[in-house]
Amino acid sequence: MNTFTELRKLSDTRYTDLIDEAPLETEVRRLAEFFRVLGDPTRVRILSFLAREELCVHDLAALTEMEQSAVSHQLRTLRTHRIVKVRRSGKHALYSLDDNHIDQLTRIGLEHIREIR
Amino acid sequence: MNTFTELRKLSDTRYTDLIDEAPLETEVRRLAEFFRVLGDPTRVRILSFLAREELCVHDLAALTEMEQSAVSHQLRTLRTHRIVKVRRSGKHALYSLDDNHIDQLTRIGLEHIREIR
DNA sequence: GTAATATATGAATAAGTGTTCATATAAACA
DNA sequence: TGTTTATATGAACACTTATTCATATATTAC
Repeated sequence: MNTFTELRKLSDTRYTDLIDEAPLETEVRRLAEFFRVLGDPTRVRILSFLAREELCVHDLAALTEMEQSAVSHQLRTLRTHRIVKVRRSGKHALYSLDDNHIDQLTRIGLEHIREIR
Repeated sequence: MNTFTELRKLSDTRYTDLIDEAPLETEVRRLAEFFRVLGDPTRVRILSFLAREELCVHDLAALTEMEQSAVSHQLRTLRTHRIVKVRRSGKHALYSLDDNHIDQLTRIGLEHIREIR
């Protein structure tokens, strides 16, 4: 680990400014965790279907061609991070996007990956 | 694995519509990979500093309190995904954000995590 | 040339994660 | 009641990944 006494390149005031302006460590961790949840192909596929319409676990398993258990595990992760929400209807658990940010993020993300290649 | 012959819940036409409208598998993978790269606390911290100004590896190591080697490894990952760019100036490698999308994504991501708790 | 500084990188390792399997819970229906 | 269908979940395993250590490359200064 470095110590802040070795800081030489920038002026001391610039360093302290950058450190003061830096986001809180808890926010950094939560933001990274949020992006990490979006950073899995299975979850992206699930979200792309849910962006179209509310779907139950069985339908999502069929559409993504994954086992029910795997889809359920991933839905829990998405639920925990308030990316999808669920409502019960009889035997079914109907999932949908919980957050309007997800669409925006997906669109901007797609712009990026389309630009770089 | 499920097969599409078991699909029962939705009408057949709705299923095929959803599948037809689904993003290509290559795009899903690349989008997930992109978000995964953003999904690490060290990389988020690096990006938050680079959002303020161009910085060399040594400064980033000092500011993030990480070893030079660790920062360099992470910068390579960010470079590979065209999230940061680098220019050489003497002995120094000066890094900056390569993409204006990153700021947007960070802002929307922060909105999300601030809303949910 | 040598020394010092800045950055990059391969290998090893420890920690994290997605999927599968088996099983549990819950609701609907006979 | 028992049976079927839908979903959830703990444990195990295979795979991935972030960091460290050692070292290599590169530029500047002497």
